[in-house]
Amino acid sequence: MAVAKFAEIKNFMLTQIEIGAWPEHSRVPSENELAEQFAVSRMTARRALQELTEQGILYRTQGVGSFVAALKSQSSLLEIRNIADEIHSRGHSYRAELLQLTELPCPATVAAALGLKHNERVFFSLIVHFEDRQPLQLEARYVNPRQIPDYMAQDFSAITPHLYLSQVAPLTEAEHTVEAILPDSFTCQHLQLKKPEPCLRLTRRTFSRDGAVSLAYLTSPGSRYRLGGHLNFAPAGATRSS
Amino acid sequence: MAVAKFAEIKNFMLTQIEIGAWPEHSRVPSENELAEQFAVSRMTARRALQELTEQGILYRTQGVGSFVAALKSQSSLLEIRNIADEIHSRGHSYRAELLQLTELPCPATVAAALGLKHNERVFFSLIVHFEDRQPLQLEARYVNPRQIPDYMAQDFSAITPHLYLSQVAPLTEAEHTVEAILPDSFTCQHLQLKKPEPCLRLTRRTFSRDGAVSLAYLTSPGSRYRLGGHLNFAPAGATRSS
DNA sequence: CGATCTTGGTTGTATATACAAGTTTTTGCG
DNA sequence: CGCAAAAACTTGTATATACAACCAAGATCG
Repeated sequence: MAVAKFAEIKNFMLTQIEIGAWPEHSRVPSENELAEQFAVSRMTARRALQELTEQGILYRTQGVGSFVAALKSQSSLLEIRNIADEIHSRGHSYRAELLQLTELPCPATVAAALGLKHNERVFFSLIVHFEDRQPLQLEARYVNPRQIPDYMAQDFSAITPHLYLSQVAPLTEAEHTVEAILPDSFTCQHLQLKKPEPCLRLTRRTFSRDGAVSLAYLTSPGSRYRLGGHLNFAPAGATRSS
Repeated sequence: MAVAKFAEIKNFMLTQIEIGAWPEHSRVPSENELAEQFAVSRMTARRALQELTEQGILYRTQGVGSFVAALKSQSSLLEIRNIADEIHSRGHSYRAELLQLTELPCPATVAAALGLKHNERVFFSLIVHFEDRQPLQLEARYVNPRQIPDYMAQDFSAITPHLYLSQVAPLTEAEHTVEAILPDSFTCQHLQLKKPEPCLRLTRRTFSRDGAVSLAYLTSPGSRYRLGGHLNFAPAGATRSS
């Protein structure tokens, strides 16, 4: 079997959701309906529904039906994740727009964070990450030129800074702060916000073996983005499907 | 059926793993063996193995068998921290104000998160945490009465709900989301915000061995609070004897 | 001896069936 | 009309069966 049948059903349903044919909280076909449409047994149709439910794409209620869950962008705080992967894994298209890539004299706060001298040259990139056609995150990043001398030569429409950096200088450590802020007009403009709305700002400082590599400010509208995390303290609890 | 059979098998296997009878990377019984031992069909035994695999507790290889996975390392980012300790560690004074402690009919979203029925009774507490004289966080918490029947009898000016819960029902798992929101007027009032300002809202769902224990919404003004975290990618094998 | 084939065990996919449990709609009776 | 009972439909659990894909080890043959 080239591709499993239940996977085909899943793909079909994901497509319907992505193109908006099945909006949030709308009902999706029942197990029996899917079984008939795809000429499979109910158990196979069920498996597709089941797995989509486990992935958080659907929710189901016994006796009522299956429905499209509200999906809001979500990333894990616990792993340093590439925003491009994150968007792709939701089945959406990713695009980056490079606004600036320059060398700057280092502001004092950045100098302290990266272990540079005040006004020493530092690399700076400014990028907007798009999910489909909507800007999801504004990334302002300072990079330590002592550690990453070739940073300016990269094509950041093809590779995200984070991915490039982690290839060149393997991460050993990272530090985060999460804040809720009201964005300035410059940020609003690039996130295409007509009015300032609360935004999450993730400040991330990454370290390689030889010290601080980069300092990034990642700003996302609160209405489009949230951070998620998961901690396991033990083999997870038993029955949580019931 | 009081408890589903596949769940019983899962519990049995979890216990074996927890007590160390089945060490990491050791082989666990095959589908057929489990089916025979528990006098169920192979499909039912399979489901137990399947779900444990999805939870990352087992890994399976076609043609070979099923094995106990290595327990995940956990990072300290977003560690579950007691806000009272956090404030004390900054050298400030902590105080809590209990606004509500009631029993409510369960809203749909809460029911889904805690595995309760819609409109079933659920415990609810509403607390403001103060740092010195300034309100730092509004905590709205729903608690599963099936697991924590004595929740209503506690004195939450003396002990935080989180601390009490972790004593009564040891955490096995936690789930977080962080959002930037604009608080409603009710929240503004209790946080003593004259104008709405961006707030961080941490939604935290905690699990014990028997399922979801509580769902908490922790709202803090962006100007007064931020979340910090630290990740280490250093060579493993260090101290992880927790 | 060594390479190949066979065989038995294991997981993966799929089907048809049955009944339980929950919800909504329809029916029918007082 | 109002209300209760019944029917219809949904998801949830469980079984028995079949075959495919894969792997390891033993058997066979050159």
